[in-house]
Parts: sequence; structure tokens; C-alpha cells
Amino acid sequence: MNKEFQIHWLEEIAEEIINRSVKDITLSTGKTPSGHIHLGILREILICDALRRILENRGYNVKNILFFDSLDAAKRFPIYIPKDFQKKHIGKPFALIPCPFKSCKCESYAHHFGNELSKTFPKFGIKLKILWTHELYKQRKMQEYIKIALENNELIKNILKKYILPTLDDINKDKFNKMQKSWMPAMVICEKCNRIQSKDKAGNIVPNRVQKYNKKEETVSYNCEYCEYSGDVSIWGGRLKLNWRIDWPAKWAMLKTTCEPAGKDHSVRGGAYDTGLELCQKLYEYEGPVKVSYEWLRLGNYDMKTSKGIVFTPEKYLNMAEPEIYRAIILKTNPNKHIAFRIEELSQYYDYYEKMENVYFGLIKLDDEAKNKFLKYTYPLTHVKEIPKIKPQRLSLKLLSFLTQIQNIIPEDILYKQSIKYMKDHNFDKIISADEFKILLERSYHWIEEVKKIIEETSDIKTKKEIMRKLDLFSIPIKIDNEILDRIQDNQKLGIRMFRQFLIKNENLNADGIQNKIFTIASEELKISPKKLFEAIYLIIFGKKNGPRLGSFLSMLDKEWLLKRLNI
RNA sequence: GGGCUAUUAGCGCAGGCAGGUAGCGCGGCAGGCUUUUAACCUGAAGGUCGUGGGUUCAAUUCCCACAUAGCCCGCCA
Repeated sequence: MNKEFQIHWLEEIAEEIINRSVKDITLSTGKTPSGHIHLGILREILICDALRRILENRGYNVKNILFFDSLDAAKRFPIYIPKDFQKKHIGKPFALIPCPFKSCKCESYAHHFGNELSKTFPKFGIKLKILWTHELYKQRKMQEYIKIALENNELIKNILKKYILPTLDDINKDKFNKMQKSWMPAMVICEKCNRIQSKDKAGNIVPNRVQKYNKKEETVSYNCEYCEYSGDVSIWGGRLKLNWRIDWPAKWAMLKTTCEPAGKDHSVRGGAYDTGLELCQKLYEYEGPVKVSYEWLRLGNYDMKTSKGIVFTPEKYLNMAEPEIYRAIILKTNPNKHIAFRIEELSQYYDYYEKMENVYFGLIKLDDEAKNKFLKYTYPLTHVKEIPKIKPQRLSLKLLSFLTQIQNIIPEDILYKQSIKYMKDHNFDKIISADEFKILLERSYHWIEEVKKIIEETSDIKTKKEIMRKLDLFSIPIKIDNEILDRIQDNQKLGIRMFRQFLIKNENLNADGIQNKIFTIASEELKISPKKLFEAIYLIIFGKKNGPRLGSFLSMLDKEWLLKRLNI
């Protein structure tokens, strides 16, 4: 096979989908709403969203679906769910558990966390249709698929065996074979306690597995592992749930899913995707979707653990950065590579995005032609709103982060005026409004707060300092330590004293006056380079050699504090 | 037991599928800019491409092992 090298990995997937020669394309993803859903889920959703745009542009009819697997049982709860609530509802499907937050009047636990995620979709430019598994199972067609599964148990077991057995060691082979003897492809939600599973003494999960399929009566017999109730239920009563390995292919067949990305957990050899495809073909006579596997998205060096409450939600992301940037991160990275999303590296992501814009708008051209094409291809896919005609100008993250950090001592309207001046000086074709400015400032504030959290959690002092430096995080030190004083030469110190005298003598100080004075002291009186004196003042105030434009900055500060500070 | 991913400059990452002088950003260093540093420009420095083997005229790239880190599968989902 002489496969042509594609411009973008998305093209390779798109091509594979197009080769299916179907008129209506269905792209699907799924997620269990077991708690706050973290940013990682957007990886597969955004891949599908990009595919949707690509395929729609070529005239295909594309439907995007997200399944909330609301019929999945609560195996455990995240740490922020109260203990007594956990005890009361463990083992029930999430759709049958009430919302854990008293003041919230939403439909169920599943809806609470599902809706929390889905309300961010429009902001990310994601268009899709949400389906709830608990509603799907109420449909007659799905129940017919359950019936097919129950009637073909041996076939299912053989397929599972074929894929899973070679991946097991001897002990587990034995266990697996034993387990298969009584295995049936569906479970029952207990009529008495609403549970679908329980735990045995060893902590193993024991599902309310169908014990017997009564073909003539169209019922199944079961025994609840939790409350020990046993009985028969009709297969048309909506109390049956297919096992995960069958549930997935049944959904594929029902929706005629053309493509579904899957995390590496499902993509492994012997995993649910492999068995699912064959089951889908043999059981439901549908070839199954195009498989796209993707690696996890990690938060820095940590994995996001829903159970431990380490979650960074899409909502939190939107509070601190623009959605386009995240789309770009996802769409530039090959799905089989893991992404370490580093909040403290946000400016790098913005830099990358700007490079993309520059290439797209023809402002720069990279030596690597393939890279140029790649960026030009990717850029439009990152957009949430319509693509601008010319490259948009924006206030840099660095500037915003600076303004944010002096926000508590300098009022917002003054900061806004400063920004207007900046935008005018830099020939912005559009001066942003005060409201827009406020949003930017808030984003930047949230970003810095997140980074501060990271710094707090970091134990390594070098790393802490590194992050602070990268972000230009500054805190005005309470005391100037000797180490800093040692770095200042005598003539610089003299300059500082002269400058201090100037401040004392002059009542009405303005930015330019201060600025000019520093220069004249340095160049005329001390005959040193003005840079040296500026550096010395920065050291005294910030503990580092650079900082904001001094004239305007000092004029905004409390004079008494400043005089005390400069008294060296 | 079976897999996946990562390991490239102080930090963050490209490159790898198509083997041929090791790249980007940030920082650090030196210098320039006669009112700045919320900025720009110039220069030099910094790497045994995780380790060990193999294939090859040639390996950071391909193959195999190993190490470290993280994750996943095998019950459930």
C-alpha cells in the first residue's frame, strides 16, 4: 500500500471515514458522569468536532453525539460527596441517584455533572447532540438488542474468550474461565433497592447478573447482590442493562456510528474496542466505527483523578484562557501522544497560537513547507467564532499578568487607561471596551491564581522559583535583604539617595517627571548609564533587575511607603 | 501476565512514519538602543538526543532488550 503522507492526522481519519462511503456520518463519544468531568474529555470531543467541520465542508451530513453513560453504576464516589450520601446510593446507576447538592434542583446525579460539562460546549465551539444512556434503554429497539444478546450468549462468550484469554496469565485464565460459566451479557437494576451491583467482602464488584433467560416468558431471573431480593423481570421493562462490552457495540449498531475515538484504556489489545467490533458485526450485523485511539491529557505531571478530587474542569479552563488555545493544543497533537497540559506554560501556548496566526495570515513563512501547511490547515479549526479577515491584535499575556498583579493597589479604571494608551501606541485597529478589558483581567487573574496553587503544591524550591520567573510573578518583598544590597554598587546607591531627596522636595510628582529625573541623575550627575540606576531601583522595589515602566508605576504608589523603601 | 506513552540544552517542547552537519520558545550571559525594561535588536554560550546491543557506508531517527516515570487492560465501567 502506497499511502500518501497527509497534511494533518485529521485528514487521515477523515479519509478513512469517507472511504466508508456512507451518506450520513455519525461521530460519537461517551462519558460516565460520575463526578466533575475534567478537561481531558474534551480531547475526544474536540477531535470529533474538528472532523465534523472537515466533513461538513465537503458536503457530508454529519451528526455528532455524546453519550452520557447515566446507567453506569456508582462504583465509588469522589471525595467531595458526603459519606452518608455515598453509603445510601453506592451501586445504583447515576441516573437513579438524586443530585448530591441540596440547593440544586436538577434531575439526578448524572444530570448535574453531565450538564456542568455540556454547558461549556457552546463556548468551546462544540456542536453535538447529547444522548442519555438511561433514556436509550427505554427504547424498544435497544431492548431488542438486549434480547439478541441474551439469545446469543454462547457466541458472545466465545468472542470475548478469543480476545481476552491470550492477554491473561495462568491464574487469571483460570479465573476467567470459571467466571464465564455463569456469565450472562446483562445485569438487572433491582426492583427493590435500585442497585445494579454491590461489593463482596474482599471489595470486589459483584453485579446483579442475569442468572437465567426465560425465553418463553421473555423474562430474566436475578438475585440482588445488595438486598438479596430475587425475582423475574420482563426484558421489556427497562430494568436490564447490557454489560459494557456489549453495551458499546449495541450503541454503535443502533446509531450506525461511523467513527468513535477511544481512550487508550479501551484501545488496548483484548480491550473493549476489539471485542466490540467483532460483536457488533456478528451480533448486530453492523461493521462498527472507524477506531481512533488517543492518549490521556495530563495536568502537568499529574493525572487528573476524579476520585481524589483532582479535577480541572473545562469551566475552570474557560475562566483563565481562551477556548481557541485549547482547541489548538488538542488539534496540533497527534492523538497517540499524551499531552501534559501545563497551566504555567500558558504563554507558550499563546505563542504557538500566534505563530499559527502569522502563518495563516501570510505574515511569516516557515522554512518547513509541511509545517506551514499544517498550521494553515489547523488554524481555522481552532476557531469558535468566524475566522477574522486580518490577524487580531491582543494584549499580551505578560502585560495582562502585570496589570493583574498591581490591581490591588491601583484601581481598574486607571489600568484601563494605561491599556488604551498601550493599544494606541501599538496601533491597534480596535481599542477594546472597558468590559472586554475587565474580562481579560479576570481571566488573567484566574490564571495567576491557578499558577500560585501550583507553586504552593510544588515542593522543589528551584521549580517554584522557575515558575515564578517564567510568569514574571512578582511580589514586592517586605524587606530588602543584604544579598540584594550587595548587588548594588556604591554609585547606584548614591543615585537612589539623590532620587529619594528629589521625591521629598517635590510635592506634585508625575510619571514623566520621575522618569526624567532618574535619567538626569544617572547620566548628568553620576555619569553612569541610566540603565544601571533603573536596575538598582528595580532591585530595591521588586528584588529583581527589571520591571514595569518606573515613572508611571512609582507615581501610582503610596509616597510614604516609597520613601521608606528607598531609604538605604 | 499483556499493552500504551514519555525520556532531545537550565525549563517547556519540535523533529522521528521518508536514516545523511541537532532545532524552536523561554531563561541565563555579553553588548547595543543618549528618557527605559509592559520593548526591540545583535552576538556568543549551552546537547555523548535515557542505557546497551543490532541493521546500515551512515542511527537522535529503523529493529531488539533494559532502565526510569506515568497510565491502562484482565471483575465492573
